[in-house]
Amino acid sequence: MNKEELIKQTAKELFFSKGYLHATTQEIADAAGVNRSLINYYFRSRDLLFQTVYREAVDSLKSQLDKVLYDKIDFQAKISLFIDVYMKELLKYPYRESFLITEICSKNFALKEKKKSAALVHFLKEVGEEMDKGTIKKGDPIQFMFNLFALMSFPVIMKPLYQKLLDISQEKYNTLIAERKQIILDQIFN
Amino acid sequence: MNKEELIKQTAKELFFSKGYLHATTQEIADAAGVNRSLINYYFRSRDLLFQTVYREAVDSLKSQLDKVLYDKIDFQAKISLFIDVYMKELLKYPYRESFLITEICSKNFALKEKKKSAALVHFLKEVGEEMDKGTIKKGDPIQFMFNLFALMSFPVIMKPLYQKLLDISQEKYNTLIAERKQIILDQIFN
DNA sequence: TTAATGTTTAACAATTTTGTTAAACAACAA
DNA sequence: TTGTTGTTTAACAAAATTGTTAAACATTAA
Repeated sequence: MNKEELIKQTAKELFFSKGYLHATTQEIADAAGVNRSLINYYFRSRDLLFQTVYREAVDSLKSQLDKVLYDKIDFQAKISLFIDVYMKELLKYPYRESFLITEICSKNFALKEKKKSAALVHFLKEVGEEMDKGTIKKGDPIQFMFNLFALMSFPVIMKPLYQKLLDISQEKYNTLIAERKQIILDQIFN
Repeated sequence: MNKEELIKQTAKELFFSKGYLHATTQEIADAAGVNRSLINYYFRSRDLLFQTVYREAVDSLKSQLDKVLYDKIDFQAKISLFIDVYMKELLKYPYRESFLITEICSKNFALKEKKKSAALVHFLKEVGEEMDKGTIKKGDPIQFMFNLFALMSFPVIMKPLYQKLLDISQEKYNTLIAERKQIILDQIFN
């Protein structure tokens, strides 16, 4: 892998996987095994590296949604597939969304462009139709989407805290996460 | 309010309410309207201020749980009350848990002591009993707890991102959040 | 009043983090 | 070969952030 890509991937590793949102350029360089100046050579500044990582995170998030949510398959199968795809990514990058939130909340971050996800809008429409059909309980499709994402993401994101609060081992927690898919499906389609 | 308390409250405001996890001591001092040296006077170092805020966040989280989860009231009423209490706090401090996670993930943070929550353990036992009674669907009480916290917290935490992805206004989003309680109760007790 | 104690501030010092530069190095074409 | 281009590094410079100090200030007790 070329160094530019290596730096980006390492930054994502630190931010999204390790949840180390305070990483300095030196720490990123060390983790990547490259000279810190290379970060400035390829990205000009720390801030531009962050912006690049941010943009790619949003893009990859959206392209993931695209990949599944446009599929013309049975709704129940689509949800099942979606949970598979999304939770696989969650386990790899549990803190990606947390990074995005932190950056959005950060002062110097002014992203003017619209980042609306067409795939999500399309999915919400489909959810509405399934509610009419009676496949799932009626309600606001957005709330259905909230429920779905919440049930997948939150236990993964909160792992370090819940492990402390409940004194649960790594293995036990991983087992609990692995069981989530079926639990979510039960919740949705009871 | 005395300055020491003011500094702590302001730090919590920045971290927990605004989600501004990168705040410097100068920014905290400015937001509090005090001289930055006061932070060193009262807390010795930036790190100790962070540790203090962290500890108080964990303690207040646990004491909140205590306040509700030990109540000897009907289970359904207890859940209803718990959602009220917890979501009220969530709206005030949406990023408190995110701050905790970020600090736990941060390298220099080695919290050795057990922070296990007796109230949660007690609650899990009660959930198990209610499952036996048939009030709620059978399963692992921890998973029930995961569902409950996820459904409350996640849509609140992800507000900035979901507003972008779905192009939703402040008012609309707030309305959606306000509707959450009933939706969660429906999910749980269908 | 003075003395003692705690609080607050500005100025300074130290440290950490980031950014720049020039030179070394590598690959490759002319 | 030489020259050109892009890559990598160390050394340096600049900026940002944190920590320390001494003096000013306030409050209260003796």
